[in-house]
This record gives sequence, structure tokens and C-alpha cells, in this order.
Amino acid sequence: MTTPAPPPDQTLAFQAHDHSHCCGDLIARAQVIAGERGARLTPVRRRVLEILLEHHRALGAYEVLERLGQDGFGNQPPVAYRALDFLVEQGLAHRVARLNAFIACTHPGQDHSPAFLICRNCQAVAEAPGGGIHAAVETAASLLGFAVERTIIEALGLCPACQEAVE
Amino acid sequence: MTTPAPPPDQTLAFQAHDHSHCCGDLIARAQVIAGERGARLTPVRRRVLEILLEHHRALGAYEVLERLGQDGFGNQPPVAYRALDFLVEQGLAHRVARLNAFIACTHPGQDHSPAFLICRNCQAVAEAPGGGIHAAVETAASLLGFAVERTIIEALGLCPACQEAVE
DNA sequence: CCCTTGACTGTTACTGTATAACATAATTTA
DNA sequence: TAAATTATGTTATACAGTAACAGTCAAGGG
Repeated sequence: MTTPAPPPDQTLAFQAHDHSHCCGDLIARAQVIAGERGARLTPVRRRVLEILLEHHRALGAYEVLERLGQDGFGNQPPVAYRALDFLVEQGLAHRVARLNAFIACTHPGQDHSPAFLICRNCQAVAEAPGGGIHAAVETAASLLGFAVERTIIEALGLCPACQEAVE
Repeated sequence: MTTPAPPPDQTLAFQAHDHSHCCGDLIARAQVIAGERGARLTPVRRRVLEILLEHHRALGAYEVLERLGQDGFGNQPPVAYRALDFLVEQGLAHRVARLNAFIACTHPGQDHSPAFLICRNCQAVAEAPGGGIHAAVETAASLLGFAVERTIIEALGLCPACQEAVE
């Protein structure tokens, strides 16, 4: 599974950008992607995706849930978890294991197993191109005869902005 | 993808071996390592490490806690979490984010950020050599100007034995 | 048009994971 | 030995996730 040259939006989370644009754009693409797969982007699901898109950081299910409740949706955990599970299945969002939290996918539609870069200072999360990393995991695993099905790649550290801000 | 002979201890978790030997040995090494770092391997901490070493799989904090209680130690969550946090800080154990669980380090004393191979069938967890993987993560991160401090690398799949057992 | 079907949402109730805060005990240092 | 530090025990609570069931809504078949 090789990854072509990274598209220009890879550093999105770590750069200034027209955020309202990137949100609206991704919602529209999500609508299309879901339609193609015969899945329905219902109001709750759409709202959850919007909530995730309002940030470039991972949100806990209960953070999402609180906003859902404010918007008149159900405010019990399964409401949030079901919508989040749907978005993850459709590749529209990802789960960040380290944070027990969820984040909108910044380039949906492509089949990808992402590598996350998590800033410990500002909590921003970016998706890095993961091709080379996955190849390295495959190599290491095959030495032990292990058959990889899925990988979790998460790096903790400092984003460009916070490297200057923090000592 | 060929499978050359792996180094002897890397596949430990996936092979038959003298388990009582590997436990006693690692406890002794832990004692030394802690001493060198000015840290105290107290009875609770030592017992927690023993509990982890009795398995080659990750144990939840509450599994550890239950055994601690049976041995006359405190049976409230902080007792287990504090001991586990200590072991992780000293490099004597690792946290497996995917499983919200902990596992004894199979080669402590070396400064290493491990890559875990998690069998979804038998729950065994092995540490894979992570050098190449970390290099790949560094490369990907540096393209975005991100400074990596720690990495979480976990692969889910089937260990050699379970590839035969499971269809 | 109504009815059935299946998918989605809402709710209750619960299990599991983790930490804050404070009291007590043991160990080290002065 | 006293003071300071470090570790342990305990209570209480916050955060994460799921099972089970009831109600609702949209789409297709008679």
C-alpha cells in the first residue's frame, strides 16, 4: 500500500488557513462519499462531523455529546458513540488511541491508515503521510512471522508553532 | 517477503520458552536498573512487575489490582495505577494504548520506544525491533516541521501460531 | 394508501478505565 | 531524633464505552 506524493494539505492543522472553507468543503465531500457507499449522512452524524471539523484537534466522545445536547439532539453516550463509529467506518473520522478521542479526517475518500502527529502543548493533531511508516512496520512484523491487519501510529511532540513558544 | 531466522529473544512472546527463567531474570535486572536510577523497587511495585511478567500479554490495571488485593496490598485503583506509572517511567513496563493495558518490558535497560504486535486471537503481545519504524516516523514528521518526542506504534493482526489456527 | 420492514435515534442502566484529594505510614536526610 | 520526602491507603468522583430495549422515521410492496 504505497502513498503517492503528499497532497499540499498535509500541514493543514499546523498552519494558518481559511478554516470555514475547509469545514464546508469537507462536509460537502463527506455527503458525496457517504452517498457513493450507500450510507446516509443523517442530521446527527452530519452535526457530529461538523463539530469535529470545527477543530484540528481530537475531541472526546463526551465533548461531542455535550454540544449535541445543546443542539437539541440526544445527550446520552450512545448517541455520540454511534455517530462517531459511523464516521470512523466511513473513513470520515479517525479514533486517536492515545487520547481516547476522535478527529475529522482531513483527506477522506482515499483509503488510508493514518499516522497522527499530536502536539502536547496545543493539542493540535495532524495526519502525516504514512506510507513509509507502514512499510517499516510490515518489515519488522514479517521478521517475527506476524501478519499485520491494522496499525496505530501516533507521535507525541511539539508542532512548529509550539516549538518556538515552549522552552 | 521472506522470513529469515529472527533473533532469539524477539519472538519470545510467540514461542515456547522457559518462562520461570525469563521472569526471575527480569525481576533481578529490574532491581538493578531501578537502583542505578535512584528509584526504589518497593514491594508493591515489584509485585506488580511480577504479575505482568507472569504473562506475555497486556493486563488491565484492574486485573493487576485484583491480584494485588489477593496478596494483601491495597485494592483501590490508585495503588495499581501508581505502581504501573512508576514501572512505565522506569522503562520496566509499557502501556499499550489500543488495549488500555500494560505489559512488562522484555528487554529493559535499553533506551527504546517499542513497537507492539498484538494478536487479535490469543492476545499475545510482542515487542518488535522499532528502529526502522521510528526513522520513518521521524522522516514523515520532519516534513511537517513536527518535533517527535515519543511514538506509539501498535500493529493488530495474527501471531504465527494463530495464523494456522484461525481461518 | 396502509402496512411492513429495516435503519436510525432516544433512553436507561450499567461496566470499565483513570484521577483528584487527602490521610497515614515508611524512608531518607539533616 | 526531627524534618522533609516519598510511598501507600482510602474515599470519592470523573471520564470512556456498551448492552438492551423502546420509539421513530423513511422507503418499498401490496
